[in-house]
Amino acid sequence: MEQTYSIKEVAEYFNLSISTIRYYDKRGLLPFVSKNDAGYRIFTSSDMALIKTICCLKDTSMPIRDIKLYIDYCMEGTKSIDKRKDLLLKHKRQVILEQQTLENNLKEINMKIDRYSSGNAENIIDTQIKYMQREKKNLHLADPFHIN
Amino acid sequence: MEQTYSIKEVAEYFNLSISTIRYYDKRGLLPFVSKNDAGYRIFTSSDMALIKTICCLKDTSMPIRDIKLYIDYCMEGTKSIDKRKDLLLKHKRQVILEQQTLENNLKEINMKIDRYSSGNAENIIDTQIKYMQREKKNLHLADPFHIN
DNA sequence: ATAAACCCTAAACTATGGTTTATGGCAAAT
DNA sequence: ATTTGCCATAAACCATAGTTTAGGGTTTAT
Repeated sequence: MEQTYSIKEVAEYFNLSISTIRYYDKRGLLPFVSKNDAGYRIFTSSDMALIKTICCLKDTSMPIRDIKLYIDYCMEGTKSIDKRKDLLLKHKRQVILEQQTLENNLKEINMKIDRYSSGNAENIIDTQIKYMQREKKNLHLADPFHIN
Repeated sequence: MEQTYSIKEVAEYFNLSISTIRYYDKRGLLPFVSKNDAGYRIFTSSDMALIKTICCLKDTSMPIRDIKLYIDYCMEGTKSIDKRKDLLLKHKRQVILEQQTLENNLKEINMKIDRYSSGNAENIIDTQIKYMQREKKNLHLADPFHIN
């Protein structure tokens, strides 16, 4: 009637390794997962939903101790709703900052790619190198280039 | 005439620690930085431009060994332009993937925040908990909630 | 009934990206 | 000339997030 999943199935579903799931359990991220009489972990579909949330937080770089905090709140029932919301709002701000970092740096990377793709890439690069060499020479510093 | 910077000034400018800069040097990321007679690192404005690039790659999660590869290409002059471009194009694809991951997971996080913010958050959460408890009970598994 | 596939824990090990400590030289202001 | 601040290296140490290994049960298909 109710579907269950083995650790291997969960690992494949979420593209995690079996040892990562055991590691998460050891770190307290899976207090909701039960075991059968043989000591095997039995995952329910509700467990899968919570693990999906764990992956979501992990994939946005939330540290494991904070994910554990969130999961612990979840196990407290409705009384922790405000705390869960605060935690996620704080995390959301981090994710947005990370998005902005990524976007700004991607612009830089694109500019470099464009420069390398342009017809006079060689001239641009050569001019940069000569500028650096002159600067170093004026300061009586070594020439760092491995050219010739 | 030509401006130079001490390690402390570079650290403050890029918001890195002094030991991180020394660590980067040890890992081969700063082959272009010269030293004065006393053995002190002397940073030129060209050096600053290259360090900015290092930070850009680092802040988009490029591993140090790949940053070193890129810098090594830069020290080879114009003959490595194609290799640099390939490396950056490959990295760009990674950054875009990371952006998509972030965006999708941020949507999930926002959905949760909305749920926690809604007027009937308590009912929603309570229903989820009851579903999970019934599921576990039907499978003769322990109730994981720390309620009452 | 036995081999193959699967599960368990505990503990050691790894990779990555640093930071800290110990020891000592150099530079600038008093 | 000496204290204070800055610089250097080498080596040890740390945190995070896992992975691997050793030793041992369980389950399933033949």
